[in-house]
Amino acid sequence: MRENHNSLNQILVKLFNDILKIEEKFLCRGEFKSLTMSEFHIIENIGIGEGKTMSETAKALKITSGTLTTGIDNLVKKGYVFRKRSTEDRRKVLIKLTEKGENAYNEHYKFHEEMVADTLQEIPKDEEEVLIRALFNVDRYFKKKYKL
Amino acid sequence: MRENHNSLNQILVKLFNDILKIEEKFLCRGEFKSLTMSEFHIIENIGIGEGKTMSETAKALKITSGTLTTGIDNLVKKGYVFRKRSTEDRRKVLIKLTEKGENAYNEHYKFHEEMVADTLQEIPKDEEEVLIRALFNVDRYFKKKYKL
DNA sequence: CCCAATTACTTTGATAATCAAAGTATATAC
DNA sequence: GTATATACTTTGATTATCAAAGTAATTGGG
Repeated sequence: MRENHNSLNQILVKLFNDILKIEEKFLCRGEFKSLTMSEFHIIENIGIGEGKTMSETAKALKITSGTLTTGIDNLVKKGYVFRKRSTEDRRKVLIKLTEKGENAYNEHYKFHEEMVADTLQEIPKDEEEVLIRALFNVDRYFKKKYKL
Repeated sequence: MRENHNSLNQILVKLFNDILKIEEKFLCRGEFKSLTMSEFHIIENIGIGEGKTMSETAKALKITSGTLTTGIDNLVKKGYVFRKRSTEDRRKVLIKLTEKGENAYNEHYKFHEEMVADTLQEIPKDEEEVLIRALFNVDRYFKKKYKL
């Protein structure tokens, strides 16, 4: 029992750092070298589709709207995002991916998908289901306990 | 199959962001409010015991030694760490936790332990083993594939 | 033994991410 | 119609980070 706790603790810490570094290393290069991880994060969060407001997006990313403003400023400069005032409520700003932005989104998505596909290949089929169920439990529990 | 990949993808992204924010929110307060997450990370990595060198620690944290130097500067100022030249090789600097540093280390450790304990409580015993094995596989695979 | 190359660390100069608080414009409510 | 609330941006500050240059100690030929 205690044994398991220690293992899980250690492996989680390791996996965490490793995944962060992998993403950074393999994503921010090639076509999208000019993008930082935070910017990829913002792009991932805006997603394909109808456009989100600033506050919605800031809340989802758990950053202040001031921080998001400068992030979006840069992404607009770099041509990945555009702003558009909402017509129904002119205080609101809708942000939306340009075509270039959608390409970056897809790249990010593909990277994750490959990482997951490669990884699942390594573990037996029956463990796969358990892993996914366990992770969902973990997340549900976190949300409840820490009121995210 | 494809279904599983998508689920795992989404849940991993969510878990990641959530855990990062939880740590930040719950750790950097109270007695250790003056510590940032990066500083907690450094402390975690130095650990209890005989003292690590700068380069060892920088490598483990996957940051440059310049970055670590400023990190340690701050931790020394705040009283969590002290430096000591190695006597056998006077180029080397050994860093070691002060008593205050060890308290912070234990706090961090306890936080992780509780998080894991709480979480494992939520999943059935037989899934627990599978989860841990799966995560070890994932990490092993990452190291191989991405040459960490 | 000495000097060239290597290693270990620090410093410097630059950039990015972040926050809190103040500022601006629009909407809502009484 | 004004006061309050909401949505966003700006400002000023701090922290984390890197690459490259600098300093000091060690090591390995000759």
